[in-house]
Amino acid sequence: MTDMSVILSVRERLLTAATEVFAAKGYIATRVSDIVRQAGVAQGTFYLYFKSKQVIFEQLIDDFFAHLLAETLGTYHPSDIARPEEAIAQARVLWLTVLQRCRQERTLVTLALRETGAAGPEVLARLQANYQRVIDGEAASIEAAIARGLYRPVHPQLAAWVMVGMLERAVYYAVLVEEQADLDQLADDLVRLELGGLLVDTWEEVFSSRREPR
Amino acid sequence: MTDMSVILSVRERLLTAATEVFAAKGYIATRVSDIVRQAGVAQGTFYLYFKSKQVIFEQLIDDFFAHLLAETLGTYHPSDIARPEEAIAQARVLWLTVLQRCRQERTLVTLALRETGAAGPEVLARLQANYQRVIDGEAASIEAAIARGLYRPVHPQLAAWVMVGMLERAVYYAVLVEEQADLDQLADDLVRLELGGLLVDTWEEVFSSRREPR
Amino acid sequence: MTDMSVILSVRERLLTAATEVFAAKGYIATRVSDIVRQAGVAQGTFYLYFKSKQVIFEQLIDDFFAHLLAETLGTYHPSDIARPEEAIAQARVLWLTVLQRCRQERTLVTLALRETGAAGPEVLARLQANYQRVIDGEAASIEAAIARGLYRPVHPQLAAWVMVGMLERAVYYAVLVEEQADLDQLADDLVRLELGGLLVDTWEEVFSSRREPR
Amino acid sequence: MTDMSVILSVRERLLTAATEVFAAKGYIATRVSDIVRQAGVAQGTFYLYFKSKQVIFEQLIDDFFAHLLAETLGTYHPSDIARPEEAIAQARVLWLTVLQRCRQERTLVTLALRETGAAGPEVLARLQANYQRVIDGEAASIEAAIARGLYRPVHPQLAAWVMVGMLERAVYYAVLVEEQADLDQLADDLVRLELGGLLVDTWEEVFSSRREPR
DNA sequence: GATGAATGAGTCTTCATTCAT
DNA sequence: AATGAATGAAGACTCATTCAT
Repeated sequence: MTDMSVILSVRERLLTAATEVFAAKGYIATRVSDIVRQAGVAQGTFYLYFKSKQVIFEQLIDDFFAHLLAETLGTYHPSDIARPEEAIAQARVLWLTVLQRCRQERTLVTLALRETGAAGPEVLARLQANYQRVIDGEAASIEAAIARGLYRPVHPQLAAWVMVGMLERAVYYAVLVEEQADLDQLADDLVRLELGGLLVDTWEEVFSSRREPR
Repeated sequence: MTDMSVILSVRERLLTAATEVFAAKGYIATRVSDIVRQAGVAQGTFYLYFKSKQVIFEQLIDDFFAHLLAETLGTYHPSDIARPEEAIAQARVLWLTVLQRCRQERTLVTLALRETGAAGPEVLARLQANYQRVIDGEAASIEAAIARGLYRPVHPQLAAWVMVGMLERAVYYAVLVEEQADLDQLADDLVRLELGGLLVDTWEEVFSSRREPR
Repeated sequence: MTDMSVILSVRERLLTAATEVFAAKGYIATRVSDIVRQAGVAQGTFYLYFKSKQVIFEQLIDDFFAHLLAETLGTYHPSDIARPEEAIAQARVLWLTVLQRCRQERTLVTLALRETGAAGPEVLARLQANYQRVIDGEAASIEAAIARGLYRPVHPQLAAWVMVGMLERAVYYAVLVEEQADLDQLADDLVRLELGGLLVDTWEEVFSSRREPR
Repeated sequence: MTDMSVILSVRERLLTAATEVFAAKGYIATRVSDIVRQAGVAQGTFYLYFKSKQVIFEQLIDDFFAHLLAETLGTYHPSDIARPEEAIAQARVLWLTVLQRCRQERTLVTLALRETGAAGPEVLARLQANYQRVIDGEAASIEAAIARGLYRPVHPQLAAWVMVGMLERAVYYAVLVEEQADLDQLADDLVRLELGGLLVDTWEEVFSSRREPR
């Protein structure tokens, strides 16, 4: 098993370089010449692999979302869930997975959360499409859970949007604000807030029971 | 009631024009010449009132936040709240106020939510500072409510960040996605999600009792 | 006898202010707004007195030259001079007068020697015309002195140009390089160089006899 | 003798074009677009070779001075000179070399003598530094000659400045005023004025003996 | 595939000057 | 005479993209 990590293709070198430079300088301030210098290739080589600066940025964002979704929603089967305890356990896994993954991909998170607007309306629309897909799926899940009497009777689309908002800022907090915070504890609280809201209620003891099996 | 629209100062004309053009074309694609044409003044006049394109953008964002905060947090007295029913009523008022205000300022909301990243790192940092102030206040309120046994024992900073995320996406949904949705119903659901979470629990009847007095 | 110096006309205030700002910042970097701020008048007032920034600059240069010439060439009667000793005495007076005057008008000298090219071709041509007049007069004097056997048989025009070059750099040295140098001594040496050149010769004792009468 | 003009590098084409345009229109009126049009390259190409309009101007001036100094002072060994006759011969060579060179580089002379002030204070300071180096060297030579009893006891720094002034205006006259004047005769007269001054003296016959050997 | 020199469209900003008050 | 807000022409410079080698 040889060390393949050093035999990165030019394309991969460019993607890695672009991630670093975009995260460090921001989309607008990043010049293609910065990326190729970082990647150690010539200016023209960039255009053998990517049609434009915008395209490589979209690629990074798309890859990030694809990987993240594969790891999370791909493992999530909401229709299996019948009891609140199962929903809580499932949510805990999801939150933890997302937070861990995002901690690992710090620079990409920076791009996805901070620089998206900078890349122009097309990128924004593309991201919006990604979001919409997630939201539609989430809304369907919520709708089903409401039908089963598991979730409150809230507007599913609105709830899905709001959950995405929670997600964005939770990741922002965990990755960019408190980089050292314990993810287990954050996931615990996020489950509480997502499923139980702020007010103390009958679920608190169920939320709190999490750590006992450990 | 005289027509005050004709006695707008040049500065106000520029701010209005900038809001419109930024929202329509995006920050990057907006040229100063677009703004002055829209405002009906000469190119150089712009620079009598604003040092640069970035500065007028910052001004718009700052003003929007200042007005919004004055209308919401300025009327919000969390320490007065002792019983859950009061918290629910208070939250309903806040959500409704925010949603209504943002519906009125559709273009500014567009800027604040979509274009901020485009204006460069300085603007982002400025916005971040605004957010941080809101979040610190919110975190303090949450902490106090937890101490009074009203809120669950969650990490206050995290909860504050998550609430801001909910807010952002709720506004996005109400203003840019479903422009016609009934704000009363949205506010109802947002109160549920914020204070009661997704899972059905003992509060549902309290949330649902809202419309009866009407 | 009241203090009339404080009752300067607006025009004089503008000229004084312009001299100061031009000398401090250079012609190009000086904005009309700098001049009017320094003078304490409004922007538009400037154009009541001077057609343009270039015109006030030309005025300053013209005034300076006019004053300088009136004090020097106006007192100079080369045709009266028959003997070398007279020429030496006369030259000494001229040099001393010029140096003293220029020391007093330091800022104007700065403009005349350093900023002239900056004001564009028209100003340069104007200055050139001033110079040409001086040079023509000087050349005529030199020609006469040659005819009388007083001066060497050199090309009068060339000699006149060269004398102007000496003058420029002598003033530069006395005013801008060695601001504290003794003008009497400088004038002594300038007479030597002008009339006797660098090489030691029969005139040295005549030059050196200057200080004896003191 | 092949046509080397077609293998000029882009950089050389830009320098040549800049010289021509600066001399024709003046520094201020010259636009970068004029230079690139003259050079036959694109606008952006200019900035591959020169950081700004000012930088290419400085380069021209610096090159001109460097070449001129290499041809003149580089061949000048004042310490070898013991007798006045040698000084006269040496000075004649120097003057002639300078005048000839400047006649060849007419456009550059125009820049150096007329446009320097126009390029702003930085360029002026740069030129001043060049001058200072020349003047320091010249002053040292003069001082040595005075010590050897060859030159009059004048202030060496002042004499050096004055010689530079003579030089400037002599070149101006020879190149820009009387373009057809015979340089040999001008050099003769300049030697007279530099070393013997205006007054007739014991050296006249030595100066006049120059043409005999011809 | 790789290079990197060359391209040139695009736009912000300055500041001398005007003119209604 | 004095004001100063408004004007608008002018041009340096950047950088994504191309293409001959």
